[in-house]
Amino acid sequence: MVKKPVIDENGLKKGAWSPEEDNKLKSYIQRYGHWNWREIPKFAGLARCGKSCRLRWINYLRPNVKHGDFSKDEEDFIIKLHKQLGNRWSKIAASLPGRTDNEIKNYWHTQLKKRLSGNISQNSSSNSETVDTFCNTSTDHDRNDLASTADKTLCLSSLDSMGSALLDESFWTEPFALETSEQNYCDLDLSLLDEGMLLSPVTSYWEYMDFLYSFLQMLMAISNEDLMLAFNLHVCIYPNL
DNA sequence: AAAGTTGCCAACCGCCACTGT
DNA sequence: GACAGTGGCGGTTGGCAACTT
Repeated sequence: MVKKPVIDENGLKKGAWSPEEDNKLKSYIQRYGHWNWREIPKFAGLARCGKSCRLRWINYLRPNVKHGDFSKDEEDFIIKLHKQLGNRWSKIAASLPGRTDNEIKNYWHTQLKKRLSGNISQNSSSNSETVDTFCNTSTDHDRNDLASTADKTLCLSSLDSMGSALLDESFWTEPFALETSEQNYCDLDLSLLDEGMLLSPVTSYWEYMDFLYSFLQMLMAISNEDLMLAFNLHVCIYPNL
């Protein structure tokens, strides 16, 4: 299933990741964020190249990464987006919270492609709406609708998966940690400010600098997808802003 | 039961775009 | 503008498991 672990000429390990390596990388990134992929393996105590670490984090270790079977809705969505975007797997993945480009790409090559080719040959003369006909008949207007549908799907899916994506109290006491949580963004209570749970309005320059530094590190620690997810949630909650 | 084939998917590779100097 | 460093993307590969002969 996975490539055998080997050591290359530079002394870097390649191939399958061990649970210990996973733990090291996950712990490090959750605490300090991924500030520089090339440097991370050194600081995390890993004999891996930065690229390998990045890939492992994005495709496997990152919080909220879904594994396992794709739902029918997800399948349909992938097919539609592929018709619209082609092999731009990262773009497709950005619209499917929890799915990685690699996983979608694999799923496409192993499942959807042959299923579609089967469908097309079976249904070439039928009047059922195949993806192929969708593609041939779709106009710019259709495509805009599709993009809009994609956004909505992302929004709703995002809401669905928010539960595990959110920040818990330890976020505020243990900088950069993005572990699982019970609390929803929507539930963030400003009264926490009064209770000192969140940083209150700045009382000193250095406090402000500390907060700013922590905040920037937090931003670096979460992926673009998570940012998009948070952004879309915001749009869902405050559509008129 | 053994050998050969196919399917699946994690991980790698090479290229390109972006950014900073 | 040229260059180097870095991150991201899409194509490809390697190897295990399941299936077939």
